[in-house]
Amino acid sequence: MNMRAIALRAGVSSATVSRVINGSPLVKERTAARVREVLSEVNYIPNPSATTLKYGRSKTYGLIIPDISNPFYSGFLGEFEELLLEVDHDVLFTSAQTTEKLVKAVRRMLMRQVDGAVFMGSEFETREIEPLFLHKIPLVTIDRRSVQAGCSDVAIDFELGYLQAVQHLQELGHKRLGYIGGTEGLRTSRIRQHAFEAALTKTGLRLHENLMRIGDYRVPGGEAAVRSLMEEKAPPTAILTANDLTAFGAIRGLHSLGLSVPKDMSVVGVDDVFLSEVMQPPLTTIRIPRRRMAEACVQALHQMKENVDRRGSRFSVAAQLIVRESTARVFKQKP
Amino acid sequence: MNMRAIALRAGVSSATVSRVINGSPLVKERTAARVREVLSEVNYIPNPSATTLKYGRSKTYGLIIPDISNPFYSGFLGEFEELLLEVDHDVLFTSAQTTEKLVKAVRRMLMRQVDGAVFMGSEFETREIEPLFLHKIPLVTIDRRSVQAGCSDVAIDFELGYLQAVQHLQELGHKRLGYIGGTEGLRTSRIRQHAFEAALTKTGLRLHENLMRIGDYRVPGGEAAVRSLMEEKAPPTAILTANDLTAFGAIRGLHSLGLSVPKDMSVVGVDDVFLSEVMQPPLTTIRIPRRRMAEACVQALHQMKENVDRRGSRFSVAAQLIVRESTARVFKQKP
DNA sequence: CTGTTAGCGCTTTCAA
DNA sequence: TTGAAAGCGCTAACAG
Repeated sequence: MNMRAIALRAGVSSATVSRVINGSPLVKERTAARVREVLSEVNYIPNPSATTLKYGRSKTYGLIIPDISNPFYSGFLGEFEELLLEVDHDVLFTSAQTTEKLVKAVRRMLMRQVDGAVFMGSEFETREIEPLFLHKIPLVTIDRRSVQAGCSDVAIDFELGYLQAVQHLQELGHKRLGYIGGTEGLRTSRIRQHAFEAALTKTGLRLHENLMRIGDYRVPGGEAAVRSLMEEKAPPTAILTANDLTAFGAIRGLHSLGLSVPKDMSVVGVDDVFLSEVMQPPLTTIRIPRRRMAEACVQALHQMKENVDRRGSRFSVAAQLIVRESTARVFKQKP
Repeated sequence: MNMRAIALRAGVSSATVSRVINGSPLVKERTAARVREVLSEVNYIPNPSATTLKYGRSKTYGLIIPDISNPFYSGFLGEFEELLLEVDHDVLFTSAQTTEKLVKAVRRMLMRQVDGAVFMGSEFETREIEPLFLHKIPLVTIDRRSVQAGCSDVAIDFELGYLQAVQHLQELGHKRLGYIGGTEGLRTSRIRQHAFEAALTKTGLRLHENLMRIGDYRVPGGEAAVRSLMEEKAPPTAILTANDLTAFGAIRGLHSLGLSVPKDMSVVGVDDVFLSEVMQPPLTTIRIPRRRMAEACVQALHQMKENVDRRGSRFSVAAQLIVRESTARVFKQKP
């Protein structure tokens, strides 16, 4: 049931039907009413591929994430899809752990003529992403902290969150804080670590170089790191991490060493993923506001659509501490 | 850079380019080689909306799920997307908790001319899904246990899984088994409960009507149900549930009552979601093989594409017990 | 073996 | 205020 069929039934031309559907003011109200009547009678379903073919606009935004099984990303996808639904757009979802998959994902974006894309996760792989710029696809990156023509960035401000976390631990009597960071070489890993270090400086706590470890944003990395951390002569009394999965790994590692959280060790995560409050113990974590991230992405995308050649904008969403039960008063002070 | 441009550079017509791209045997190898050369030189990107417009085929499959924050669904999405990538198809992802959203989701499927759709989760809402049948869109349902023209079903076989779980508990000395089911009125809730009851029968254990509760497939439902369960004069020594989130809720409820899992109570989940082995305690659960589910869906979809009017097929994937640490020998037998 | 051409459904000039 | 028509890129039928 296409526009011509509608036009036929309404006794007008398909151009008029198109005008009515797109709310053009040029149509006489009487005519428009007749068309609308037919429209609802026959349950007309528009065919966007015609418009896409003609104008290269698809009412679709791409989303590239490294791994949907990470609940942080699936949570974001949920928010993103919900927002796009409101503005009548679809999402082209792709996961891209490897470079090879990323290349394919980018190609799919191009083929489907997405009106823009959000690129999350692993380091910005310039070479693979290049085609998006060439084809003037508006792009939003997360926490890359850099913008360019047709490319905006949504930064996650960790400063406040880590500061709150460190202050919280300080109030509980902790002095020796350990840190398990994210994968080496990622900008967001450096940013998180800097935020942690800045928090130490602000609170006057000492930075113990030997209590710093590298993780992988996943459970195994956190677990391995915490084991290494506990081999120190003077291990920390509390550990901050780069994300919740790392914190879960740390907690698991501690349990396997016969230690209890938060009795023997306090642990703080980052993200506040689904289930983090259901964990035992419920995780104290620095929440990244996924909804606001998604809102910023949509806003950035819309904004860039106006003029792809203009330099993109910077957005920022602030992470905040959520205190639950994985942190507690320090048990025994090392002298 | 479209086919005509390629044709121009290769000194052929766009029809020949099309034939080369689609692997037609009609093209002389020498010509084909020249075209292929140009193709890779200029990095040609096909425009599927032209094909979609012409033939109504989109190389896209729809996926309708109730809630992406449930890790079972995001896990499935990951598998599904990965499989579709291999066969060069995209996924149109929609979440549809409410009837209103479901209607919109179905409309989007129709607009985007999906080649088929997978409908997961809540009860089959016939009225809302109807348009998919009208438009002859191949459909796959999950555990609806019923097929029709253009509609296949992937059943989840819980019988073995629940039997293994009950046997496992029996071996640990448990006799009073509680059950927290899924939302009332859903077919899959009845199926799971029947599988549990059948397992009791087979193992010769008694079914305690007063130890049966209703959950909601989410954490709060499990928590509320377990509290109610523990108010019984003779509470169970082990609890089986309808899914992992329910089990997590149950464990949380037990903890808040000062009980320990598995020391005071054994708990068994269903799904084996991401993080269920990271939970404290790691969850003993009846794993639903998501990968094989996704494979069955893709197979069903492909199969129905051949002939939409033929009655769909039934597939079945078997759930299996994964023993971890939320189950243990019964502590104190009630006399 | 290769080229020409029609037409998928839509929107937007341009003409009336 | 409305209609006619072109054209987006692709593929298959048909012609050569």
